[in-house]
Amino acid sequence: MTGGPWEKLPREFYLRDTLTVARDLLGRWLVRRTPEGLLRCRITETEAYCGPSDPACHSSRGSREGRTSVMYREGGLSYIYLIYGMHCCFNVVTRPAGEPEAVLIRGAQPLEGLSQMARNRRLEEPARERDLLSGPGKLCQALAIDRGLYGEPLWGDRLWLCAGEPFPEDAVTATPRINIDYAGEAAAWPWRFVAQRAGRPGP
DNA sequence: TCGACGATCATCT
DNA sequence: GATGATCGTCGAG
Repeated sequence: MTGGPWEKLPREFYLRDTLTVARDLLGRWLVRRTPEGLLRCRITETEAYCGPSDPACHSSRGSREGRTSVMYREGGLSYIYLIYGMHCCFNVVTRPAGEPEAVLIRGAQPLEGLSQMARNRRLEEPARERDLLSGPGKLCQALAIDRGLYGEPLWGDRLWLCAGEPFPEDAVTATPRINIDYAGEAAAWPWRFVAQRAGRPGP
C-alpha cells in the first residue's frame, strides 16, 4: 500500500455505520475520468440516509427493485437518481448487502479540471471556485455524473474515491439535512456533515 | 442578501 | 395524478 492521498478507498470503508462513513468522507477526493480529462475534487458536504427506519431515506419507500435496488447491495457502489425531472444526485451506498443505506454527496472543493467542470456546467463566465460544486445537482453536472454510472463500483476507473486529505475532527459541523421537510421529525436529525472550507479558517 | 417560483420527468399511488 | 435528497432567475428590501 502507498498510504498516499491517491490510494483508493477499499470496499470495507463503505460497510461501516452510515453516519461514520458520511463523516469520514469529508476531505476525501472524488475523481472522475472522462474522455476529455481527469476531474478531481475534495468532498466538503455530505448527508447520511439510514435505511427503512429513516423517513427521509428513499429505501423507506422504495423497494428491492426499481430505482432503489442498488441500495440493497453491498456498500461501495454508486446510487444515482434524477430529482425534480432535471438534476442528478450522487450517493455512495453503505453497509453490508440487505441494509439499504447511503450517503449523499452535497458539495466539494474543485482541485483539478476546473475549466472542464465549468464547461460541463455550461457557465458563460468563469464561476468562483466555491460555486462550482456547491450542491448535489451542480456537482453531478460538473463531474459529468449521470444515471449511466448507476451501480458503478467506487474503486473502479471511471468514478472513484481515494484517501485524499481528511479534515480534522474540529473542522466538521453536524446540522439537519436539507429539503426533507416531508420527513417529519427526521428533518431535524443532525445527519448533514459540513467541513469548514479550506483556506477559510474560523475566527 | 433573501425568499418565492417555475422547469420537467421518473417513480410511486 | 402527485411529488420531489435542486437550481437559476427575478423582484423586493
